[in-house]
Amino acid sequence: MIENEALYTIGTVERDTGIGRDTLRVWERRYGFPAPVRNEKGERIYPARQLRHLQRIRRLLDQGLRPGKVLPLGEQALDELEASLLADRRLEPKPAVNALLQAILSEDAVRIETLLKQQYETHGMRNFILDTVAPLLNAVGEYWAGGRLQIFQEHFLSQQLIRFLNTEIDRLQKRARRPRVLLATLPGEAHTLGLLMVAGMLSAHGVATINLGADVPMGQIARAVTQFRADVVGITFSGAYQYKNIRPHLYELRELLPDDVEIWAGGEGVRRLRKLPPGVTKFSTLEKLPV
Amino acid sequence: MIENEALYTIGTVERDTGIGRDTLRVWERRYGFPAPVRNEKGERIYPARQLRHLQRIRRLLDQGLRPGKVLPLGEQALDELEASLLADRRLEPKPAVNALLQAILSEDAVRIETLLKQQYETHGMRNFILDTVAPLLNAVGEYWAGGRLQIFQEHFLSQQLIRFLNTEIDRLQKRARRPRVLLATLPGEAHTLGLLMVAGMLSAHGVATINLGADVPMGQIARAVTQFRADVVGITFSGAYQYKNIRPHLYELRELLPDDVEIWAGGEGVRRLRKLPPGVTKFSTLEKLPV
DNA sequence: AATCTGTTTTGTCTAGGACAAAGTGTGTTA
DNA sequence: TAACACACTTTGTCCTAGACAAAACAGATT
Repeated sequence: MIENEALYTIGTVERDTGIGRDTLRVWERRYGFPAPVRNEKGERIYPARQLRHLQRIRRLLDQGLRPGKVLPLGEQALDELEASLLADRRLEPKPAVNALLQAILSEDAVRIETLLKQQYETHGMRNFILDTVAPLLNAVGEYWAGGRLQIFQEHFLSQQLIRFLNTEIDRLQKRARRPRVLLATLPGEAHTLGLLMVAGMLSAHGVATINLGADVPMGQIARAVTQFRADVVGITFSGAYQYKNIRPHLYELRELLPDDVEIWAGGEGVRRLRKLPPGVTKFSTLEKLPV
Repeated sequence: MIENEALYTIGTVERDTGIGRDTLRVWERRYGFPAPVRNEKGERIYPARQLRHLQRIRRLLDQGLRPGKVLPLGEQALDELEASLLADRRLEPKPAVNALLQAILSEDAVRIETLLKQQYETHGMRNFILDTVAPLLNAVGEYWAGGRLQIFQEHFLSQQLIRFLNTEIDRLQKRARRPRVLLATLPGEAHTLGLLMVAGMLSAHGVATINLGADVPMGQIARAVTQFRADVVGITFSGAYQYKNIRPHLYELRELLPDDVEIWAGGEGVRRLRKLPPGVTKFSTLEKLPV
């Protein structure tokens, strides 16, 4: 039987795992993993198996584990670790969320749409986001971490949600007023869903939002604030955001903005964060949105 | 007077310009630009001025110019070069596009919304995208390259368009049929707007689309194709996509997919591309979408 | 105008070392 | 018990200068 497994260069692995080249090399030196083979040119070539292993590791690091603990582990040990982590916070999600999960697993676009609409219409935007969307995304995250869900399924759900939320926000924004909140994520943070959820919550409260989307350089945020005369800047950090950068970035942004403009920082990424720059409010749970 | 200009590390510059670290260093060695200062630790520190210059250069490279020609140029020479390039294809955009440009420049969200709706309702989705959205995005790109538009204004427009298109696609998709087209961009390509435009066009023709959004690893695209039983995979490459990667990536994808699944490649990035892998169709202009 | 050739340009990858910032752990004080 | 200060460990990012294959170009030929 011919071993026809796909092979990847370090650049490809960086792209597909989100782990930097330098980091990949230094891990190899320190922990002995990854252990790529070499091509004729002497370059690292990663077999698909190691790429998948790295993706699992990435997931665990995003959950707060440290490289030193995780990298020396083999596949079996990783299985056990994942299992023990899952066991910790296993609580059955609500029926509505479960139904949606099933619809995602069977890639049933129509059913997802129907269920979302149903939840939205019976509970209103605020509770729809708090009780359905947020728990659903958590559940999806856990399923993904446990390898029970493919990345494309997550992407698919994201797009469905983006479409749905945008459609409804569009409607709500028509009668929105002050304060005016400018929403964005910083460079390196591509997750727009958190932003949309915040936009939805605020819209439900009649607050006007201006969404700049993902990956906005700080200087541009500062300019936008003065141009739009925004009262608040809302920034979200997903769990995937390099944790170590969050605090310094918030400081940097705080310095760039006028003192009378508030900063609200939210998302999974800021959950662990203790000390914040003065003038920065954190909302780790959506419920605590300081409207 | 204290020089209080913003300073950037090589990692930040990489993120904000899309030019790799190694490339930045090798340019410095070969062309003498960029010429960052060093901090106490000996690390490269790029002043804001050079970052802006790099962004302009990036923009020119995306238009097909070569590094060797562009990098030795100073700011003035770059001005002239940009002017001469603009002169070539300067044709006054249509009034509707101009009106939208003005609305963007004055950050008037309500007016943008009104104008979009108006164009959409009088011309239908197909012509709306071809005659309004696409030219508008081109014009915005040129304005940005000429420094007459801020990045945040571009972001702002993108979000408005995303919201608008999603809302309308939502409506059209309800009576969509086969063929079923799976839409995505590859890792490293964050621009979802091209994808949405294609989705809009296809929806107008009654074609069912499944949008996976940006940054989807190829293996996941392959899985999604079988799960969704898609007939076609549509991939878009923006001008920002590393040009040299497009062809090999298309080959890679072609190998991963079943032979009876077509690949449609589109977006600014594929415009320059001549030879394509067999079984890959290119649509450089949206009009030529092979429905 | 398309295809084939040789030449130049260009981006990515290599090595092992260095260091500051974030995270962890321990002891002390309110 | 909780908050704080300190020393210790872990970790990611950056450095150097050289190498090389693939892409892009220029020129000749069909």
